[in-house]
Amino acid sequence: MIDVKLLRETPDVFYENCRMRGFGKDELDRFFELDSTWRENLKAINDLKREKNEITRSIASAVKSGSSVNDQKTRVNEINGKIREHEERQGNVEKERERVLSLIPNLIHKDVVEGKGDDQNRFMRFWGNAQVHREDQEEFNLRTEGKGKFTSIGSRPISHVDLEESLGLVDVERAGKISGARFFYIKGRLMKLELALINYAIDFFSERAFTPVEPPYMMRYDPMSKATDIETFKESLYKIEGEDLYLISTSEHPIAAMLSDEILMPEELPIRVAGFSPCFRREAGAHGKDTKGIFRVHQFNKVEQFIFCKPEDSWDFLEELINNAEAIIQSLGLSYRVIDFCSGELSRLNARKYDLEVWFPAQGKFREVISASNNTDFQARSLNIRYRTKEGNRFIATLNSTGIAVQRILVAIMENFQSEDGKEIRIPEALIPYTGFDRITTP
RNA sequence: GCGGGGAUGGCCCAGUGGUACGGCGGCAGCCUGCUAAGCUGUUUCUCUAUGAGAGCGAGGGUUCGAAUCCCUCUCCCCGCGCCA
Repeated sequence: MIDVKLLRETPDVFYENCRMRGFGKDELDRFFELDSTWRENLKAINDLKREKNEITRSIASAVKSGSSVNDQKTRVNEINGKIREHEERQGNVEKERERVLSLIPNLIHKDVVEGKGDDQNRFMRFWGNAQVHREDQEEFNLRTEGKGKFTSIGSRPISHVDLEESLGLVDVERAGKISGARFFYIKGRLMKLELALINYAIDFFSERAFTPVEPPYMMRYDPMSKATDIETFKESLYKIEGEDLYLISTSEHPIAAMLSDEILMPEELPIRVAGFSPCFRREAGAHGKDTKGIFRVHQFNKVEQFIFCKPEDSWDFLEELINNAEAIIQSLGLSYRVIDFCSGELSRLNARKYDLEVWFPAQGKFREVISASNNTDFQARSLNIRYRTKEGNRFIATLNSTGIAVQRILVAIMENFQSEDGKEIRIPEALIPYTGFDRITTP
């Protein structure tokens, strides 16, 4: 949620912000209209309540001295009727005002490039030495602005979809039989590799001052709606029938909501959390995309970085998050590029977002594996997470970033670490202490 | 699932129908020959702000008036049952 006082004081800033994001100005117009009605009504209600309180107090003393209070009681009943009328109207106005307010997006950082569509996301840097098939070189150079280092390969690696089947590592067919499309059984050494990856990531972030946390996998409507936005509700979330519970689509949400309605001491900040959980996503808007294999699925595991901090520190922590993300991907030996999202591609909550995209040589594409966002005080305001300052209580800032999106990294390893004959997959050096084996071979 | 007890400001705690007591902590100031002690004030949210309104787990109800009485819900504690 945005700051209403700031919105009233500097409406132009918010109109410009909406324009840059490609949002309409209807919500802003509507908000100002509703807000002035709301404030007028509030004044009327408060005036009536003041009168009521005065009379009520006079009744209290009259009762003590034994004098009659019938007239005052009648008057209060009249006032109560008026208050009820006003409050009924105010209730409707307030509900609509809150709804419209929740649609107004966060203010973006001044360095975010104006644009719409992912073509206008800004390329920042490349790391690694990618295996690039001859036919993909144009795509590779375009996506790295010619700054990407690569080794040309003559034949394209086997797609993870075929490889996981031929090596007997994933069974999507039987998963389809019992759960439907976009589910999977992960088997054998790939399953052990998955656990290794999770343990590795938890250790990696623990060493960087993150506290590992496993959150609840289900949340109620109220905290969920405060931790995320309406788009996530529509497109991502599974609801539990007959209960006020939703399966989480990322550990970001229960971790953010963990400190809701709390006031923190400044010395407690920053709080770094490494969340681990399965993530459940309906993928409602993704028909036809990545329909095979385990790249885009309804259920996957993820280690997440989350930081609660003072607002003035949040931009430094966004860099920390992307640095950590790069360090862990580098340690796995995967080539990637980092991009800075343009204004039109940011979610309502984001003030700025970086994505890390790994090169997938079989697909011949960079694909998103990590997304690091600064939500400034937007999410914390909805969740009511504050910290104490000399000037009073202020909202903190929240940031989140993928640590390891486990299934996607498994796909990246399968595409980047397979032998030429497609009969085995090497295990990245850093993971061998966790797997206890150095390759996955034909069954 | 059943029975009993509970939820009060950042924290602890009092309060059985008349508008929230006290302590701790934080902040500001005063005093003091100075890492201490003492004294005073302050401490949440909202509004068109020298003022007013709201706020005692959440939402309803009764009443001129509710932290207090009634109903529904959530969570915590104790006991019983069930259980990986």
